[in-house]
Amino acid sequence: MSWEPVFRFVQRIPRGKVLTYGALAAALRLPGGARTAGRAMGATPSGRGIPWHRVVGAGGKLLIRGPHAMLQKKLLESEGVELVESRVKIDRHLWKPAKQKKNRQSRNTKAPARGKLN
DNA sequence: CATCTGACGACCG
DNA sequence: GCGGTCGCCAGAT
Repeated sequence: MSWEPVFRFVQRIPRGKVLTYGALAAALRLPGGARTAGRAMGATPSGRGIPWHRVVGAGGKLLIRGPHAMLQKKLLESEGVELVESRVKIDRHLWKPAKQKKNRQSRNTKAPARGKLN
């Protein structure tokens, strides 16, 4: 299984926002659902700048155990994400991804031209 | 090859 | 709100 699409997706998560495994799985249509998303994150290679810490469990619960748990918390806080114990205020930081099926960038046919914005 | 486990989630009590 | 159970898929033993 190549988690490439998953990694790409996670990299799209803006700073200060978070996503749940379920949402991730749903957005990418991962077979098996959230579990598969979790597996993908577990396979997250280091050195790719993948913000794996922005992926949390349903309800914003931090499911990561071990030494990385603290790390995730720290990283999230440093990004401005509000945390409550082992839980993030997902209601305030939930990121809504755009429906991206595979990887298709919409080409900008027209230029904005008008610089007379407000 | 058979089993177990796991960075999950929805449900139930 | 918390803990236990089941379903799901893939990798590890």
